Amino acid sequence: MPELPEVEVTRRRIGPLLVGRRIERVLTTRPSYFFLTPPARLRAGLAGREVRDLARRGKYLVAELDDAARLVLHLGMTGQLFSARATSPRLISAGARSALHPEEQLRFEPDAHTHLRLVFADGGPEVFFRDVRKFGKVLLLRRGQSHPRIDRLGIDALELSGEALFAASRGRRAAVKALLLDQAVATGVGNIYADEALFRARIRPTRRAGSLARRDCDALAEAVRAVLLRSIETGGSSIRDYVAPDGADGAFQDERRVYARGGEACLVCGGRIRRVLVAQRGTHYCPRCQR
DNA sequence: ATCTGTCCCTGGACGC
DNA sequence: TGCGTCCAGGGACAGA
Repeated sequence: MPELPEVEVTRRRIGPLLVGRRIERVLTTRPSYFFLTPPARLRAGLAGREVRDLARRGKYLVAELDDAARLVLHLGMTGQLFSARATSPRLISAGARSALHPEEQLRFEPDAHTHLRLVFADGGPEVFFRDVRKFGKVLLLRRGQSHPRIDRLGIDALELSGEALFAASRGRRAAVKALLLDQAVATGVGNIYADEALFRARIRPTRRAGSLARRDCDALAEAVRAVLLRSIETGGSSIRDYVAPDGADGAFQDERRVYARGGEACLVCGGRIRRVLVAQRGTHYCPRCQR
């Protein structure tokens, strides 16, 4: 599931395929939950526009257009933003893949889950946004227009400080993991990196946020930044659906210490990793290392 | 203001 | 082999 590192890796690699190119036309699927801006308005608003810049805000990508409108994308759980030249079995659902000859199983063809298809005036490679579960979002903001989803976001998780975390945690009786997942506190951390950061900081995810000492917050903020940076370096986590825009897998899943390792041995103490629910999310920790 | 539970969606894993 | 059931979860929202 794309969190800050996956979105940042996507930004870096899809940037060259967007910035400086003029969109000629846009193909979409039917109106759905996925489109915060209705598809017809999206198609009309994007046709003829040139992309000037591609930025990231937490887990959102923000493409600046030549008319000062902004195209905002969120990859949700299963979103994939990629080049027409990308090849990866992750871009094809298993059912469809099984019907293909082996040599065709890497080649992507737009399917019912390909909600956005950008065709460029230069005739070069198209860009696709595919999202099987439609938890992703597409939003076109006119010049100067804002949106509560964006306005609500806290500071970027790469800039999270112990001081800020400590301040945000005061009076909070909910679990510290819920605090990390709260995008109004810091934006970009999701389920994988919350668990990984808490493990590295040796803090139990279920602990009440308000009980953290300042030094705990310093350690946790440091762990959040470190784990995100390390994941960006390795190309993100390809656990289920995530692929980079060129179809490449990330490698951070091989450096996970707790996420989706319930029942397995802790890499530090050998104890058994436990899986519980916190804030309705699967949560993984080592009962011995994280007190 | 904060917190919890529910909902959106669909493929894949698993059990019989 | 094939069907049914459950699970994954980002984030908005309603209600406590």
